Amino acid sequence: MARTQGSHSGITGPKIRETALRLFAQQGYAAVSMRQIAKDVGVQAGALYNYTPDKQSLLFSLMKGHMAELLAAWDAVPPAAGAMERLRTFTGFHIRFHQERPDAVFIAYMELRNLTAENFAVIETLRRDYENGVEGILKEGVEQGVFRISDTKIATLAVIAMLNGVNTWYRSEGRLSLDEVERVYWDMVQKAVSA
Amino acid sequence: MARTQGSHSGITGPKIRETALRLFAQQGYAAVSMRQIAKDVGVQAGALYNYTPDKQSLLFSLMKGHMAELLAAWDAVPPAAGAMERLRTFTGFHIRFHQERPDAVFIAYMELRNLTAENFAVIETLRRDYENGVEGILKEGVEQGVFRISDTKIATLAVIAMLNGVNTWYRSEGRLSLDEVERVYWDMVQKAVSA
DNA sequence: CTTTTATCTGAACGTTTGTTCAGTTACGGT
DNA sequence: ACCGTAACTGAACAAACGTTCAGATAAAAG
Repeated sequence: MARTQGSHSGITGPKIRETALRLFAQQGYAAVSMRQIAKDVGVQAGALYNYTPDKQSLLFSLMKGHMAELLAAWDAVPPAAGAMERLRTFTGFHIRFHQERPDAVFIAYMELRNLTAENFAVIETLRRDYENGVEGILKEGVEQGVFRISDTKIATLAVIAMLNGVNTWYRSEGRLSLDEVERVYWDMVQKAVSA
Repeated sequence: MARTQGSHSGITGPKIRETALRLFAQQGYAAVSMRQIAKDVGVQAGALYNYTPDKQSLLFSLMKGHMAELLAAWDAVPPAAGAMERLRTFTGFHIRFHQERPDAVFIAYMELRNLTAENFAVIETLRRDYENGVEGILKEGVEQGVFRISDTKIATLAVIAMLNGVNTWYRSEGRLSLDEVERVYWDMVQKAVSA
């Protein structure tokens, strides 16, 4: 056999990325074989190499894509007036964006050690960009006197870490709606940074 | 060759556990081979099986040991008077305990998916015990009127997630001392849960 | 000193790994 | 209807995987 019916790079390509994302998140990069990805896609292992030069590039591409999406999405959010409202907007944005992509988030935070040094540096820069955006809000709030924060860098990381925690337990069919989650977290974030 | 000079289970045993802990944390369970652990210990791969029935048991033993240590250490801390002071004590304890064992913490939170279902259940119960201890403090504070929390379960997870974040960036030779870190985080935790 | 036992080696096992590639077939354009 | 090429198969490769075990040697016990 050879080329299969209905085969099309516009279909197989995304399918490979989706499958790899899901499996990497579930089992971890190192624990997933190329053959397993291929099997889930419905193709032989060799076919994967029409879409990625190797396994490492596949991981890197997924992570980079996620970070780029994250930054672009946050860029697209119209900035509210005042640091307090900007932070509230960010809190909601972060919770919702991450809740929609649990697998990508998981990978972006857990598979950094499986990147080559070169690829790691790229992802790290993108993450730093995101963090800097948040720190900008906090700094602005401190200058305006609406926030009281002893160290904006740490506060940035603390806020993000707290919000990331949502992904470890939130399930859409669970006890709380996303609106409620957002409200509860905003209450805590707001108080944590306020004067 | 066979038994080597100076060989002793009291030395090799702990050495294997330390090495496995470090390598699992650095590269991930699936990415570390038994041969790599053995090489770092200075022994042949077969020798490892005098100390663990298999690789999975080694991981489980490390995780269970860590969780048991964590619970015992927190149990040993004398409970302060009042929910506010108890929470402050917890914040300091959690930051310091985890800072002293970055590798074990990393594994306990990242390698859960590599446990068999049976082993996973055990670790999950231990973690739940720890979380329940924190939630107890928060509930008490709410009853006493010193805390205002809309959902103590979520607040528990949020506080722990925030504190766990320290491990992702803290380095002992860094900008801030551990005392400063503790102070900064306590400020945020305290405000986040206060009325 | 002799015997027993704990500890480790070194080779071997069957599987699985990432990756390559010649060959084959379906699709897209003309 | 035909052709060029994009897409895929199936087999193959060397290397690495977890695990087992008979045999060898150092340590501990008598």
